[in-house]
Amino acid sequence: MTATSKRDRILDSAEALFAERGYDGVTLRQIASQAGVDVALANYHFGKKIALFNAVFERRAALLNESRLEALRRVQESAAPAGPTVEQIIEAFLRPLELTQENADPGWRHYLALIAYVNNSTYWGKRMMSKLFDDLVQEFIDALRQALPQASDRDLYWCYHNLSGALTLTFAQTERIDTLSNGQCRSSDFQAAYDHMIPFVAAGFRRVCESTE
Amino acid sequence: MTATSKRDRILDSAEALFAERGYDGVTLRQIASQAGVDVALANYHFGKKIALFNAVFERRAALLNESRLEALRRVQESAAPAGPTVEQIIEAFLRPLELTQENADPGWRHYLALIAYVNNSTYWGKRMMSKLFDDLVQEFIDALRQALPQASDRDLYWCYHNLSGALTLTFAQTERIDTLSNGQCRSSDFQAAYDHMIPFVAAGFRRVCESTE
DNA sequence: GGCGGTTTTCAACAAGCGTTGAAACACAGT
DNA sequence: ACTGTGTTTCAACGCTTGTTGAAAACCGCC
Repeated sequence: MTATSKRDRILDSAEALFAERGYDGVTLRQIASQAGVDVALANYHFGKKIALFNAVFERRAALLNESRLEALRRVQESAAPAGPTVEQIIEAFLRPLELTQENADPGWRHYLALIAYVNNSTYWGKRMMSKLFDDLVQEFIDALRQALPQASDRDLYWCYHNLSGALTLTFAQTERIDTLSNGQCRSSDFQAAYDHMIPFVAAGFRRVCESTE
Repeated sequence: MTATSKRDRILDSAEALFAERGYDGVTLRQIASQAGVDVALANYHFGKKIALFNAVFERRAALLNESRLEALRRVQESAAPAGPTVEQIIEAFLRPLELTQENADPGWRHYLALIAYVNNSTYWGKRMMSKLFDDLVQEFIDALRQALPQASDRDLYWCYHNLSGALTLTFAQTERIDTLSNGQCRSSDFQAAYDHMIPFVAAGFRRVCESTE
């Protein structure tokens, strides 16, 4: 069920707590306590608190990037020699994150909330997002540029900004949509979120980047 | 230039610092120091730290809600007896926030970043968003429901979720789009953000909520 | 069954935190 | 000039924080 090694248990607890309360909202003692270890053990394995934060953030990044890139390659091959459609590209950007469904390993859900926390913050975003995710994002924007040959770069990037915002709020799982919709939508339901986000975002890209006027 | 009363200077400093580093990332001593007052003064005016946070968050909420609601009423009247279009409703939701342009009072920019911080966090969002903003949001969703008579509530709320996400990331002003686009887009340029967001989001609503299949 | 290296805990440190009560100040009305 | 009231500072409190060095426990290996 939970990880056996104490080192991993520290990472798991830190992931969950940092995602919920942010870097400064969590103490090493809380993390250690939830992991069932002494507070000094975090220091032994990771050094300073900030290094633990980085370790948590980096742990799942490569795997996430790989599965997204693989999904992109797959639609690119299936559409060859033409390029994939906007819908296919957005789908490849989002669907790999569906592994993180409600029943599955909660670690991934905490991790996505942590990405939301970092991406939505100027302070943390500048320090941590680019290094790990820029290459992948540019790859997807390249694909979109090909699918929308009339688009200016400026339009393309602003559209990506809108996509990134919608996705970030989904990652955050704030349950705000649950309240607003009186329970008709649940922010834990990633599949429903993506089902609505893909046509929504694809239509937005087309409208902004295909108009000839 | 800056507020004269020490009480207001505390609010301004707290607003700027909370927006950048979050509630737990800021100490009362930092706030007092930036405001040029003694640390005990914050306690005299606002009580506990959390009460100061609430005071900052509530200070501009009413004004923001009023100007958004006024913009909605205006397009509703101009379109009577029919309802306004999706584009007009989204426009009324976003444009009032353009007061906060680059040259103007930086306080509003900090405040929007603070809204982004709160809205993107489960912990803070649950405590602070609904009370201040739910009535207004429901009013806009009602208007959208009228403009999109075929839409199910579920689709409508998921579309609003996407709008809210794009807007939240804009509020955050993370400068991530600046980096990705190599300076072609600037997250401080709210007008450009809204110019792209309005058609993008309107097209998304239409695609998801107008399709008859 | 003692040895060497890794892992884990223990105990304590200095620094910084939010908060508070009392003292000092500002300044109106009389 | 004095008083009363609302501001502001001063000085300190008890507590928690991240971090550390040394001791203890664990464990495969000879």
